[in-house]
Amino acid sequence: MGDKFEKVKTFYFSLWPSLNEDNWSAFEKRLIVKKYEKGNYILRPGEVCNCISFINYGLVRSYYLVDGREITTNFFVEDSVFSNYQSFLSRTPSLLYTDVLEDTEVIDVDYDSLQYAYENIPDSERVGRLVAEQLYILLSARNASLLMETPEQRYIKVLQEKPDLIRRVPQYMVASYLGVTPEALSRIRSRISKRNAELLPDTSSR
Amino acid sequence: MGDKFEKVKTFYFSLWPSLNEDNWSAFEKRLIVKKYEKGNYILRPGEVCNCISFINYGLVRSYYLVDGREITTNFFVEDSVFSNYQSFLSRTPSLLYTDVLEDTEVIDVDYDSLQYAYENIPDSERVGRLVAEQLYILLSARNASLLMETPEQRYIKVLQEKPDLIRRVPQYMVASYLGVTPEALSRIRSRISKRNAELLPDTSSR
DNA sequence: GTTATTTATTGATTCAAATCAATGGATTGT
DNA sequence: ACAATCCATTGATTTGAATCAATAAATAAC
Repeated sequence: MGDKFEKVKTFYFSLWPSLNEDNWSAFEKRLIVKKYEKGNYILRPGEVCNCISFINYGLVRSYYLVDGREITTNFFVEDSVFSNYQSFLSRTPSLLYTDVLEDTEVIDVDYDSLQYAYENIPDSERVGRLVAEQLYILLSARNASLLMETPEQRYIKVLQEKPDLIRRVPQYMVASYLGVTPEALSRIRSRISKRNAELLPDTSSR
Repeated sequence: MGDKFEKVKTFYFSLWPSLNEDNWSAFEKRLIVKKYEKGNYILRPGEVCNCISFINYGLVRSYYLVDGREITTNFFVEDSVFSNYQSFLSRTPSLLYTDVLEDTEVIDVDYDSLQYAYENIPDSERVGRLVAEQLYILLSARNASLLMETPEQRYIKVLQEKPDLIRRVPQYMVASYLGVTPEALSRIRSRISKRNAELLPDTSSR
């Protein structure tokens, strides 16, 4: 049977290739495997996020709830890291929900374990910094996208960069990720396919 | 005359009180003092941001330019740190302008110096991590505000939390920071003062 | 396989904010 | 002090997206 820590180890080593094997072993001892079933919540507003999770398999989502309206901030799929990092770092209550869209297995490192690692395991400070930096870059790109691009541009980008996500996630959630209503996304889609139909030669009559 | 590194030293020590004096001295040697005059640009789109700057005094702003329209992402005042951190970290071209709103003096640490510090100065990894984490928390809060709050709510918050900023920055820049046109901010302001007038007892006739 | 429920599409209407336009105030430069 | 430029306010109009509403399609439950 497969080692559950294999993928998370690969992930951390990709961040810093010269990471020492012994230090990794010390760190790995503190990791926790968790499973979640579709439809459940990993985190709710008011709770303090207590871990950083690497996803072995599955799909989760983070969203705000404003006036009964969901605003999706992110989808997280297998082989990526997720957390309510803001809550985790600041030790303050989350504003986000995190819900489980597909049965999911994660490898968690909790806050105390991470602080322990920072104090006692050489290299861990660097990995911690690199993770923080990577998460910053991701958030920043998302932010730029929300400020500079139209919902339609964002949708096309998701189509190109994460085509699997479109298939795995209901459209109304994608809409809330793009910052529009489900109706608006439906109209964006029909606009795009109409445009594509006009550009293509007519295949039906010949 | 005052030590120009005094404030930046205080800042870093506030992040990590047990920072070692010798290590600080080693780090301080690589810092650079720079001055900018109002109206100039520190960074333009296409350039790679090469430093993290602590502001001794002054005021700068970062903004996107989309279809000839400015979208202000942040104002930075004295005693805070600024950078196009996304560009700095990823070594990719900036999408942002950074312009100088008041004569400004900064203490810069450039990219190579920082990498040198990470390799050679103990403690610096931790400070680097803490800076990354702080910047993440700030960006995350800004993000949440843009997604969850109305422009009016954001304006009231700026009024309360950074009243000096309102005085130092032209209103159309504040508008672009709130995500509305100058006309819309003007109307928000008149709406607020009208509400306040109704709540207050009539002071004119008695 | 049928029913029930959820999700997606399409159209009509409403609404909030952007745009356009004009004026008045404030700031800057000489 | 004056002109010139920039900035803020206010009103009228336009516009794009949200809302409301109804139907169709897809998915899940039995």
